[in-house]
Amino acid sequence: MVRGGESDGWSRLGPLTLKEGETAQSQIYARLRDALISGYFRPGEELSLRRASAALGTSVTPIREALRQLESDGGLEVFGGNRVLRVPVLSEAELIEIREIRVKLESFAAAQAINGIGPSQLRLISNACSVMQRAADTDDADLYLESNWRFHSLIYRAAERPVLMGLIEQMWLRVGPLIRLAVTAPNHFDRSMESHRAAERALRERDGAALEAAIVRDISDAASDLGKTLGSFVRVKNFNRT
Amino acid sequence: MVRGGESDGWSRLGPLTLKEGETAQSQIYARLRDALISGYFRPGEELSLRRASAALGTSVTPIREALRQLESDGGLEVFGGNRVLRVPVLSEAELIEIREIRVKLESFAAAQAINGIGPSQLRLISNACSVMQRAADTDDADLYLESNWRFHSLIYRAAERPVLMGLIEQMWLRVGPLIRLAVTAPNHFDRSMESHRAAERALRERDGAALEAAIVRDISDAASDLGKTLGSFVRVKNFNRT
DNA sequence: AGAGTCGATCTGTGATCTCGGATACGCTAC
DNA sequence: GTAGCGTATCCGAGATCACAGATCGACTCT
Repeated sequence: MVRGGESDGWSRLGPLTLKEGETAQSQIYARLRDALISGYFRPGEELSLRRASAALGTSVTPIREALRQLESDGGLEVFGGNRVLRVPVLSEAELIEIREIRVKLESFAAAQAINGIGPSQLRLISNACSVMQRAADTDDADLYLESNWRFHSLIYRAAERPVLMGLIEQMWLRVGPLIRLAVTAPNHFDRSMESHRAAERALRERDGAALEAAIVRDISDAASDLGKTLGSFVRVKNFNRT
Repeated sequence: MVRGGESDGWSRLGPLTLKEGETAQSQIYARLRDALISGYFRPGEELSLRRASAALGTSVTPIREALRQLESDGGLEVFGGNRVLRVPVLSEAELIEIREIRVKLESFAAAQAINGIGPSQLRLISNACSVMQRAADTDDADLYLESNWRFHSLIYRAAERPVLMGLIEQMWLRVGPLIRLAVTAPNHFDRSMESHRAAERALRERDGAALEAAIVRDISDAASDLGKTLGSFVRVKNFNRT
């Protein structure tokens, strides 16, 4: 059941086919994490255990654990007196803070990635960039957001810092639901793709300073575009129930 | 049942008296988190659900959720084919990485704390420092580790960056079980307390650069002392079952 | 005496059920 | 028409149970 006729985050997710050898909980967790990073769920959207269990075809037990993990990661928050879990609605102060942290963590990861990158990784990154360009040309927001995350994560993964990578993922988990709002800003795709191409070029030329600059610019531009669209979004919704 | 007659992490924890109005899960989570940060559990120590439920007097359900959250934070890891949860045994590469990240996050938090600190916070911090000094004088490792965390967290909390604070706590959660090993290094207390007093003085004089330097030195010294004692610890145990 | 095997006992996993509370909806009274 | 109340429904929290797999130990056979 979709509230108010709006699109439901679950609708973008296909039914979960459980692979054996992995726990249901870990698969649900991974699936929802990616979905949150890719902005499948709107800020303030509530995730009910029973609804989720119906959508995914499992009992509530593994879902509770997965959602609890996401809460621990900052990807969900307990909301009303009902203790329902919802996608966090970030304050402006939190947004600024996350931007600060992202700049620090991701520029560092990018600087390290310059050293550890090989031809095969570079090819994957170029592919992701091409897909993202195509998504931008066809205004395919879903594809754009997915390939955007793939593009960035491939770069950071090359830094070979698993703990750092985890922290960066946490920050994306928090801003993911908002990035979908940012891409509706005018000319967002164009400016963003400029930074991405600059990053790709810097990576190819092993220019650490240029890569860091491109990443920082991408983060700042996205934050700025987000600021433009966020005001109107918050004004429409009413989130201060708690 | 304690394996091999060694001290059990649960033994340092009193029985949990559940306060109503809060969920059992969140209280267990908070309790275990503090315990891990304070080094109550040894690296490699296994936390069984049923054992924990017996120790805390609840069913396994809230415990599973709490432990799963701690796993998500990096404070626990799934271990054997049995999927038992244990305190992580960090590799040397992970230790170096965490030290890098801690320097970045905590020096930044310290720099921000300089601005936001007031007289009442300063008094609390001085108190924590005194308690830590007394613990060092009496060789009380438990008290030392607890007040060490209180001292640092009070400083970082003054930065008023809740997200950053969460990331710092995660890093402490990972190194907590190891710090107890570091304090057994010769002269660790003396060197560490020197940094702490320097940090307190810098805070009082609002000297941001000195505070950052003191924090960085504290982290580096602890890492160095840890390196001295870690080798022998790993050699005794055998952790590579998986 | 040593190696292999069988069984008891541990482990986490997931489903189901009950409980208390919050929410939402419809009815009634004004 | 609207405000207020009561009930039906939905919510998460936690306990319990059944199950499958891993581990450990004792016992047996060679």
